[in-house]
Formats: sequence, structure tokens, C-alpha cells
Amino acid sequence: MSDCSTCVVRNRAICASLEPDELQVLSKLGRKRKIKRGETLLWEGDPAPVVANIIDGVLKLSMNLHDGREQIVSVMYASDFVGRPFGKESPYRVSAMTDAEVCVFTRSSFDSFAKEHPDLQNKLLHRSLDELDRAREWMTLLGKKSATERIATLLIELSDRLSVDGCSPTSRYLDRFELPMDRQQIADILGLTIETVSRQFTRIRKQGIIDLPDRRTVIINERSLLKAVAGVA
Amino acid sequence: MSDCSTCVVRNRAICASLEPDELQVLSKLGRKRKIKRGETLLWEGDPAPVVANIIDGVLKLSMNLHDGREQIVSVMYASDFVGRPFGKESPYRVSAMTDAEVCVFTRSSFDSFAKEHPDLQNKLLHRSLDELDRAREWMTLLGKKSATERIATLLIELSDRLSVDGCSPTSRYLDRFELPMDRQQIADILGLTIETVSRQFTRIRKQGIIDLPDRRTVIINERSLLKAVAGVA
DNA sequence: CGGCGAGTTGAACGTAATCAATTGTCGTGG
DNA sequence: CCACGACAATTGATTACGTTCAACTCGCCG
Repeated sequence: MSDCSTCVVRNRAICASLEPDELQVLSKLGRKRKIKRGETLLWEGDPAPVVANIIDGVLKLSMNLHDGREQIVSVMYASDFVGRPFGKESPYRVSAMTDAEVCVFTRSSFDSFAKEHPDLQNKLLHRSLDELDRAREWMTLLGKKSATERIATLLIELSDRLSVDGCSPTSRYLDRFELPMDRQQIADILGLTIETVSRQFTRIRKQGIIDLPDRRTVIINERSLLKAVAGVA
Repeated sequence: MSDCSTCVVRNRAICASLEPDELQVLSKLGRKRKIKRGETLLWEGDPAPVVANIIDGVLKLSMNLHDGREQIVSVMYASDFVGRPFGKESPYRVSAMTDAEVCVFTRSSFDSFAKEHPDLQNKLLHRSLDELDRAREWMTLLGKKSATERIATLLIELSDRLSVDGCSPTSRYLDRFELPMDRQQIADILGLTIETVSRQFTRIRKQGIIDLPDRRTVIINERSLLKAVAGVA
């Protein structure tokens, strides 16, 4: 059981649509759980699945072809909602890219709760539509963009999402941030190989557009140039 | 104004969630419209947008990079719902791949109607989640699959969707169907070029897996082989 | 110091893109 | 009905981008 009133993502998660008394009920259904980096919260095709709100950390959704190839189809941050509600088994695997904390519900309990709370469903709908837009944006990246453009796009996106994610009221972007994933994962997000990722990094680094003080840190020197490279007008 | 009671997609579209009297109200808001192949129903960033149910025909959603590159991010069939409800402008362009007929609503009128009909929102949510799954499936295709695998996957998908689309109660697949799009569009769906598409077609045709009597018709001879080529276990 | 994993760099290869020519198909008008 | 033109699709030759395979570097921890 969780104490929603002290939850750090209380105002940003889908729970924000609920009245205090409704939240009481929901809190009895959910429970907090810590996940270590690399650990899998939810397997594709899992028959006893869960849904969850992310309290802290970064999770990935991935689809795997039978021969081992993996595509990361979404990266999710604090206050995001993961899992496949309403009867269907999750078609993708959910695992932690960093140590994380989530608020978990069994799907059945969540489903029946959602059934009686249109506001929650409405929130979920909005989120799904936003997710859908993001997924399609990424489809264009995977279908049409070059390796350099992909890397640049990812960096822009990360600096964007990590900054709002930090709960800062300002909507400015971060020019320095930590990559929540390693090179292999970047490759699996962008539909590239680890080597190509590395080469493109050094490429734009040598152009002075970014700096990479260590393997996890990114500094954006020339945001406008980076955006240009990303192919965003 | 439309007469919903005689609508051919009445039972499959999101409208199916509504009571007769509610449908009455909705029918006053919508109006039928015919679209010719190639015509655009909705431009990305359009300030006066609409949403619509597809009554007949095939539409595409596409995203375009400023330099002209186009990625088709979704192909939608009869009874599908298109457009971006709830305030946001549509991030993608919606146009007709075949002559089509749609039931159009202004977004504002649809939004306020939806606000008072949780069942409709629920239906929309389910659809969005399904769309999201499909989009992510396609992301793995674009990120990880080879040209041959992509073509094979598309053919499987099309034969699947076109058959249920034909309103046939049987859930069997079609082994012969018409492509609703030309080679360029296939390329833009699969993240390939027109030439590669053509080459892969002749490739699997020479293997006897499919036949192409004319440029629009596809006959699947060896479904299991085709599935194998598609990389679906 | 040694060993290990992650990341970078290099060289050769391969798949799909590009450029270019040809064939095929459809619609139109003679 | 056929000839023609325009466009769609196929096929071929070449190129280029990213992959693959391999060696090497770096940082970290025992």
C-alpha cells in the first residue's frame, strides 16, 4: 500500500485527476516497488501483468524479434504510466534503464477501478494520444533520418524531457545532462549499431556542437546547430 | 448531417458505444464527405482541424520533414477514427490513398460532445492503445528489419486487415487482395525506396511465395513461408 | 598491477540508395 | 481499335552509408 498524499509525482501522474477520497481507494490497490537497473518489471506476453506509475528513474519499453534483435519503442520517465490496461497482455517488455521506483497495480484491480473513474480514463486517453504522437515522430526518425540526424534528435529530445522531468517550473532546456542509458541502448532506440552511435558522437563532438566529458555526460554547446543537424527545420 | 442508423460502419466505429438518442445528437454534428484519391483531408498544423470516422476507403497519416522526405506513420481503414481530438493540432497530414468517404466533425464540436460521453472516450482510449501497439510494432520493423522482412510483414498485415475490413464474419485471411497504395507509398510506409520495394517484390515472387498478376494485385501462395520471411517466428 | 566491461577507432564488407535506362500500363485522342 | 504520351514499375550499374569484424583504449575495481 502506498501513501499517495506524499507521492512526489502526485500532481503529474494520472492520479492527479482523482479526488482525495478516490485517491484513498486507489492507494489501497497500489504498492511501491523498487527496481534495479536492468531488472525487468513486465515481460511481453506475461499472463499475470501489472500496470504502474513511474515515481523515479527511467524505464524502457522494448520489442524483441525471436532472433534476439531488440528495438526500444519508448523511454519513460517519472510520472509516466506504463503497462497495457484493459485486458490485453502487454506486447512489449518493460525494464529499468536506471534504478527506479514505481507504483504498481495488478491490471485487474486497476481496470475495474478505471472503469468507474472516467476522469482517470480521460487522463489516460490524453497520455495515450501524446504517446502515439511521440511514437509516430519516432517512426519518421527510424524510417527516414540519417545516423547523424538520429543522434542529434535524441539529444534534443533527452535534454527536453529530462529538464521538465526534473520538476523545474521553468520550461527551459538542459544544456548539460546525464544519459540515462548506455551506448547499446542508444543504438536500440535509434535503430543503429553501437559503433555507428559512437562514430556519430565523436563526429558532432569534433564539430564543437557537443562535449562528452565522460561517457554518461552530454553538454550541448550549440543548441541551434544541433537542432539543424537533427533536421528540425 | 448524417443518418447514422444506416451507416455501414455503424457497429464498428466508435459511435457503436452510443445510445440511439445520443447518436441522434452526434449525427447532427457530423457530415459525410467524399474524398478523392490523393486529396488531403487534414494538413499538419492546420489551425481549423477536424476529426473523422472513415466510412469507406483507405487513408494515410504522414509526417513530412522540411526537405520533402515523407514517412507514412499509419494506414487507416473503414471504421477507423482519424484526427487529433482534445485541443492539439494534428501533427500529421491525413490524405486519401483511395477514393474514400468519411464522416467529419469539427474538432471543437466533437471535443465537447466527447466530454459528456465517457463511453465514447473509453472506446477512443481502447483504439488509441491498439494504435499505439501497432505503431510500436512498426517501429521495430523500421528499426530492425531488413528490406525483405519489411515487405513480407506488410503483405501479411495487409491481407489481415483488408479481410476483417471487408466486414466478413470469418476471421480468415485473404490470399488474394488489391494493394490500396502504389510503390512509392509502400516505400514511404516501410522506410525504403521505390526501387528496393520493387526488387524485393520480384525476389519473393521468383521464390514462388507470392504472385503479382498486375501491379495492384497480390496473391499469397505460401503464407507460412511468407510469415517466416517476415521474421514472425 | 592485472583483468574486465564499455566505448572508441579502424578496415573490409554488404545492403539499400542513387542514378540511369528500359519496360510496362493506363488513359486519351486520332 | 490502335497509336501515342505520361506515368508507374522494373531492372541494371554504381555509390554510399551503416554494418560487421577486429583491434585497441579507457576507466574502474579487485
